[in-house]
Amino acid sequence: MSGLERVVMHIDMDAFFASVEQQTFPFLRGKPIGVCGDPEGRTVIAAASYEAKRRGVKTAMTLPEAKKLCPEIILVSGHPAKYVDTSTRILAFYAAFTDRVEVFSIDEAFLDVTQTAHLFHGPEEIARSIKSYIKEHFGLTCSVGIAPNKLLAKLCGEMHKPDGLTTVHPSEVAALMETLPVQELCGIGPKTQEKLNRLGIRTCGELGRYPEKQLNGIFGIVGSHLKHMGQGVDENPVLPYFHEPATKSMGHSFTLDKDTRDMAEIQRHLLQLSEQVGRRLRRDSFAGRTVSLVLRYADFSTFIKQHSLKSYIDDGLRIYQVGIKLFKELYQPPRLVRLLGISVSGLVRDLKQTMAFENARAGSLFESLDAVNDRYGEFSVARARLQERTPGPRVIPPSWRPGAPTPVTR
DNA sequence: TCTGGGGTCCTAGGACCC
DNA sequence: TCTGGGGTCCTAGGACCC
Repeated sequence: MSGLERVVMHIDMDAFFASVEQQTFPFLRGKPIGVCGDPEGRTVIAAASYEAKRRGVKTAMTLPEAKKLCPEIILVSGHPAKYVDTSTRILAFYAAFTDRVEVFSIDEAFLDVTQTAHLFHGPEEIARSIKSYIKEHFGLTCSVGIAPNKLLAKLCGEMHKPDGLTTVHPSEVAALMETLPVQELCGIGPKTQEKLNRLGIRTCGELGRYPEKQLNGIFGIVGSHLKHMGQGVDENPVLPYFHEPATKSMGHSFTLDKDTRDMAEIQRHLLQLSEQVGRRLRRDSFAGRTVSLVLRYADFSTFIKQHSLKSYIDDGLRIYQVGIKLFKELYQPPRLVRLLGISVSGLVRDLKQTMAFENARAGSLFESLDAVNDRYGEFSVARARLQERTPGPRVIPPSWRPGAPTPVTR
């Protein structure tokens, strides 16, 4: 390779939500815990402590499954604001080492230290400083991977968890990839793994040697990308937040506590979801013109129907009107509904003054309502039909970015 | 007590316009 | 009367990530 090798670091907090809870509540330390939404509701494990992981409990596992594997697991309802606060303070520390910090999720970040590592006695020293800072100030551990690109940094960071520090030098890449199973790479999920396996490709070495034309014939333009991944090649730059691509959609969905075909209940949920989406759009000065409705039946079959408008909207009621119309077109009575979702895409920003914006005059009313809700809590002021609501905290969205307001609760 | 919630990207077919 | 092709938008569905 050229002399322009990059040095990329991936930092991943260990069992983040669970570790934060254990730090906040000392009686949880050393015990198997699972952070979830409402422990009484139909949720899944959002994060498991290492004590629970050792018993086989994994992220996205259902609560009954987790309890079966680990009957003494302590289920903790998440505290999103606390995770946001902790994450924000940790991220701020990274800026001491480079301005190239990419926030990958609330508990993961990439740092490009190519230009700055020499100022701090090398990348490993940076990693050790970060680890001891996080340990000292938050009582938390993280695992760090250092490699020539993001793909490999993320990969090697996973190799020694928790509290790991792993470096892969450019000269070691080929040997590492040779025997590495393809599904270990970020971006190769179960479906792609199965397709590759059917082609006789099990390791990255095999993937990297496979004829590109044949991969492209099966995977389209993703084929070339896959071949590169197999070779450990990844040219994607570390993108600081101010270079991040703009938000493309915003939405919320909700699994009902009990499957239903009651139209009044369905309308109520759709209105609440629409209001939440509208409020979030306005909070970030977005408006959108495509509304999507998600409908999941009791048998888990899921359908999406969308409709594009001529003008941009950010008003919950307008979103609801389109959403309920889509629902009625899509719904097959008397099937039982399990989940409802509403999202708005085709987003533009700061459209308030333009003619294309449908709701210019209602703007000041929303500003007043939003201000009240910001101050006194979500839905302090809301439409009368939303007085009957399902309470309970929600777990943080992985799409969270620093600077974003406190996550939505319901 | 079977299977959360919030996103992005890609594909593919049809409509429509030039 | 018939023959195209390219580009863009819209919609539905699927794969993947944390």
